Amino acid sequence: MKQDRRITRTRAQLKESLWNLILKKGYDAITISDITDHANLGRTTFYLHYKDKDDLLTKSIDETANELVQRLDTFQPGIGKLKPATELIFEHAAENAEFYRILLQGHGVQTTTGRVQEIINHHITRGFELALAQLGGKEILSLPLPLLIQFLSTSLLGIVIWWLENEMPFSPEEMTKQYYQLLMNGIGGILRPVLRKEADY
Amino acid sequence: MKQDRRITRTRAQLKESLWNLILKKGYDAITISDITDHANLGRTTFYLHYKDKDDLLTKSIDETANELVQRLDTFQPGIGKLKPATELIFEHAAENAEFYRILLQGHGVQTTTGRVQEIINHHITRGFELALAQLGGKEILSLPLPLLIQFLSTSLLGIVIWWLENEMPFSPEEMTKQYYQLLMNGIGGILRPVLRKEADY
DNA sequence: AATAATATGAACATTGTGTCAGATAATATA
DNA sequence: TATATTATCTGACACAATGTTCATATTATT
Repeated sequence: MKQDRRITRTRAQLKESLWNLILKKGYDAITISDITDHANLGRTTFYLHYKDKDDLLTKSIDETANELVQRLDTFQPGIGKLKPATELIFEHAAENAEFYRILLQGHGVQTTTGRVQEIINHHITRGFELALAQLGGKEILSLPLPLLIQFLSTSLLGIVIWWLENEMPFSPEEMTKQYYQLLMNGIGGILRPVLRKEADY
Repeated sequence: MKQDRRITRTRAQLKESLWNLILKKGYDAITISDITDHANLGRTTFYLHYKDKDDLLTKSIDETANELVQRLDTFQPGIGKLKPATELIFEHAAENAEFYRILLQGHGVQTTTGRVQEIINHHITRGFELALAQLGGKEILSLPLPLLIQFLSTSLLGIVIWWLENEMPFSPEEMTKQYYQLLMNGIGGILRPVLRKEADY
């Protein structure tokens, strides 16, 4: 007793319409009618499959997300696998670029992280550009400046979020010190003893 | 000719009510009536000041965000100021912890970044825990493991987003290499020549 | 105290939501 | 192929929230 074809077809159409419409109008502006119209289905049909718009979204996300999980699980876990796993994530992002673009940037007035990040980005960028100008150009950098800035600001913001979510277990000075340590010297110093022991590296 | 007191009072109350309600029900579930009821104001009054809910939110955000900008601007820009600026951000986050908590985590079904990040976090954590167990415990780490993981995953995700937003200028292998380089050795190697030149470091 | 600005409450049209019943169409299975 | 099952469609419904308007009341400002 297999699943009725109509079901799979309908759900695929709904999902597809959602993606399309997100690109066109943005998630928040989409109504159920928009989705069913675009999919050429009755509005009530939607409710036969999903509770509401969010339900459709999260289920669609999880489909793609599970793909990533499965691929990551093909590795035996281990620190030595950090690098291949990283590459796998970039590959998955490339294959599902549209999906990632839509979703990683968030929807709605999720401008918030964005706003704070912009501020930090802008500030750091200015500092770097001034310093580099004095040194005679950006050529001394081995990688694009924006990439470096992004690395700085997202990791900083990530640490700040962690810190807030965990009831701020350290003082701002201590946090700054730890972050700065990670940033300037990397995690090589921390990881090396671990890596030496791992056979499969 | 200064601003009527009622205006400032009303706006402050609306903003205050919004924060409170976000904590209680989450942004998406809030209605205009919720806000005005909580603030003891007529519903029509809301529209005298703001276009809609998003308008109130973004304006409220910008108020706090501008504070941060102003403080950052008290520094002369420069790479040497990276560390004090970082500390300033942590301090600002501590002072406005509620604001940051609410907003940095986003609202609504912004689960998306969260979902992908969870996956990555989980995978990395498992790898580390296995490796550390073999080495006889987490004591060899000079900082909390979750903090380290957060640094890894947010910077990775940040780089992925940058990459996607910039039309994927490099191959996944190249990206992995650059990211890995940053991660393992930090930016000290890149920055040191710059820092040596800076007088005020 | 007079005046100008702001807040209020009631009413209204509009849009979207979620549900339901009955009719129709597509599909699975024997 | 015939039949039972299951999905979809249509139209209607009650409900909740939005955003505007207008006449009236309240409150700052000078």
